[in-house]
Amino acid sequence: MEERYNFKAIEKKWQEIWDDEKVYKVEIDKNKEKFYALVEFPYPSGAGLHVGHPRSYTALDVIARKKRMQGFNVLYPMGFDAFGLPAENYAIKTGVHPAVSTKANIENFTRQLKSIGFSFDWDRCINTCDPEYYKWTQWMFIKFFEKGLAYKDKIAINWCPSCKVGLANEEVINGHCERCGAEVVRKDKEQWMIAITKYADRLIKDLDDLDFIDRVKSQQINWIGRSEGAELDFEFGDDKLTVFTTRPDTAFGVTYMVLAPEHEFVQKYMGKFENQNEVRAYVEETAKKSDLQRTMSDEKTGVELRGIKAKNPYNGQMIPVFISDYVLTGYGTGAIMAVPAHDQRDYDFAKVFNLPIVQVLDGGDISEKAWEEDGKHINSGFLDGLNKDEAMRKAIDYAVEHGFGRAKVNFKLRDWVFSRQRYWGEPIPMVYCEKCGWQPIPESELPLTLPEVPDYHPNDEGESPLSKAGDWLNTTCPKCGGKARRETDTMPNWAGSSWYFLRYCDPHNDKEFASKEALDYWMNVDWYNGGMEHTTLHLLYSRFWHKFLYDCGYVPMPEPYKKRTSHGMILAENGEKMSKSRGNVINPDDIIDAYGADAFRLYEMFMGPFDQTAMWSDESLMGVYRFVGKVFGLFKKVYKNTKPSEKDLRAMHKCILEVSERIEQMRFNTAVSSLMTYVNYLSSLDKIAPELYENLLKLMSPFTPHLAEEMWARLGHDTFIVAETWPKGDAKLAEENTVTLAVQICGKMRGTIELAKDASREDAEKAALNLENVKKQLEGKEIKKVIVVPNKIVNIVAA
RNA sequence: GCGGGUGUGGCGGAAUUGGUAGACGCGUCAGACUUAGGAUCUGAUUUCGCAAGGAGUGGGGGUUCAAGUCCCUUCACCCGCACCA
Repeated sequence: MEERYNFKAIEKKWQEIWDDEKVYKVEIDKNKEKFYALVEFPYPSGAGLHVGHPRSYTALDVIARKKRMQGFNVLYPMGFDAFGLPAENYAIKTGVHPAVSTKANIENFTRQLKSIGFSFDWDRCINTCDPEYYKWTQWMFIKFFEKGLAYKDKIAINWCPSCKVGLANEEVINGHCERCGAEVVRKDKEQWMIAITKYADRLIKDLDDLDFIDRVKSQQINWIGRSEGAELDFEFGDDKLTVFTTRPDTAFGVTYMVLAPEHEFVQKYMGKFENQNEVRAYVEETAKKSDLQRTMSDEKTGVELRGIKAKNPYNGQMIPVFISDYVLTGYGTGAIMAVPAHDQRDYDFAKVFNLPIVQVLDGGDISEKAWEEDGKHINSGFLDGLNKDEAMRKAIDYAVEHGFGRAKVNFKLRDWVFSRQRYWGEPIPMVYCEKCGWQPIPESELPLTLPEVPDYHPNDEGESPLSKAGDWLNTTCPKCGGKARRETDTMPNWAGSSWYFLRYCDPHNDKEFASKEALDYWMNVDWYNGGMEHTTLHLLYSRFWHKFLYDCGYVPMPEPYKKRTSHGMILAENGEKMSKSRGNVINPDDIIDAYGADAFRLYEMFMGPFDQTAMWSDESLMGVYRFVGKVFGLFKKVYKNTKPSEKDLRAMHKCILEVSERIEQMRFNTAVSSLMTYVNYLSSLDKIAPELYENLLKLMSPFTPHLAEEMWARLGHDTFIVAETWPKGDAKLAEENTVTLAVQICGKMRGTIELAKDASREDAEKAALNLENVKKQLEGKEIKKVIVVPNKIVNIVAA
């Protein structure tokens, strides 16, 4: 009876040995070059690991293992982003404390991750809800406060009436709450804000030097939304009404102005409006609308502010002023100058209200629609005859000279709403004193741990469950010693993950978040792989957070990640998203149980291009499962005294070169196919030289570490294959000495010829013309030209 | 509307600088071993055609001796943002 590969016993055996011997533990070693590979740490949900997680984890595990074999000192850590809503919702439903359920979930995740055989250094495992960890998250918040970047502000926030929680813009999807799907409304609330907008420019500029995939860069740039233009002051009552425009060159075409209904001048001048009631009604109406309703309607609405006009500083014209909800309060100055001839939105509005449309750039047909392209200026006084770019410069110069304007850059990015009315998050380490205002608690009192509360519901005012924490709330002011009250909001989910990669460098340090030595050695992260969904959330926040720490002198470089790549999603077999409600979730435990961790890892890498969406297929999984068995089966053909032939070496070196290169480029699916091709070749041999099989095992060890380790041991080695040296491919030995050239007539394939490598053009031509089929095809034709590309092709042009 | 991406067999997908389209895997078909196992091995498998030969990488056009690859144009789908002045 032939032995079958017993993956269950073998995988378990090696996992235990690796664990016991701490094979993947790393320490600072200044004699070795370091390599820091990072994957996004999971939220430990009750559902356990999803098959999507291991796609990213395996990919970087492959890279980390290869780098390790290439002599790098590799840091490949894992941890848990453990604060979050599901644990809290679970607590509300069952009364189980979030700390308890979270701990159980982390244990389950750890078991699952270990069962896949990742080469994480488990001694560095971190957990964001551990007070020893969030102590430093709180410490960093205080630094933000001390530098004036954390501030409390009453703003209209995105409020989810179902979760009773304020959301960041990033958490609102099409006007709905990202978590529960309820429609988000606007609500004025005092919130802690962090001034990420102060870093907007640097967050764009510094992307230049980073090796991030393009879609990440462009998505971040798009999200930050930088636009250059000018601020212009229009006379309005006793005030200056300032607008932001990217087209100051069109100022002579301004025929009206529009304020956001929330603009301060609306209330300030209310008494002067002839149609106060109408104005008031419109303001109230828009306040009631959700963002979604506001953006959904295509029709422009608005009300003229009768009784008051604005003066265009360029031509002195008096123009009407409107309020309309198509002007947003949060962007620019909340007011615009309207140029209906050259802006489609203004054009639509002007049509509804019968406002004049004055063309100031030549081109298009403005009886149809606005002309938004370039052209020569007309009707524009001193700008006449100029094109857009020149006119823009001149218009700004003119405004500066006459003191009514200035060049200005604006961003779509808003400051980060940092308060959550939730229990299961980091307490914000601030107290409020009637006399001294908001004060941070002293560093010596960190961590400020979460108190026990009677229940986890927010109250109807939308206040955090911490508002029910009794005595915990009352404290003294660190400044004056008087009575003070603690902040009851907690930090958002994104706080702990904004700096976790720093903690991995020195996870047990209780004096600092990480020592300078550790940061100097391990940072930057050399390669960070994660999901596209975090591009404008975690990835942007953590870049900002890191830049702030850099400015304070706490980290040695301005950017945290050198390289960022992203994996595609894994969908169910039918192309749908995997979800509990659809019942199509694949549980990694089941796969590992049935096919083993190695087959699972290999399949995750083989299923398709790494950066693209892939569909799960049990049938395809069978293919790699068979492959694992095949590699195991080859072992019995390995004979100690066999010498490899030239052809054998050619196949081996070709495989080494391909696999090495393809791993580096994250073309894992083709790296695996190279291994398969090589294994097919080895299968065709009667006897396999040890060298051939050993190198196969080394090349496979990043993908299937258990199998590789087992067979390595069976070959008689007493070392770990994961600590062996990565094989070097020799391009010369991989080369064929004969090549097959295609022979074409007028670009159509008519046959092939076998020639020595680098055979001369003449020989190639002669051999091609000698082919029977070629002779036949050329009958009665005249050869016009013969094109020979050495080692590739012979093309005969004939008529 | 703006930004990014993808279109290749029955399916997942391969194809340096333009140079034999369909590697590798799945599935299917045939055979072998055996006999009942979703096992293993061998062979075939883009399509039309008995063959010679033709067609073929979403559609249309172009450049070239030669185009999946370069250029123009068009369609479909996916992701992100979205009244951002």
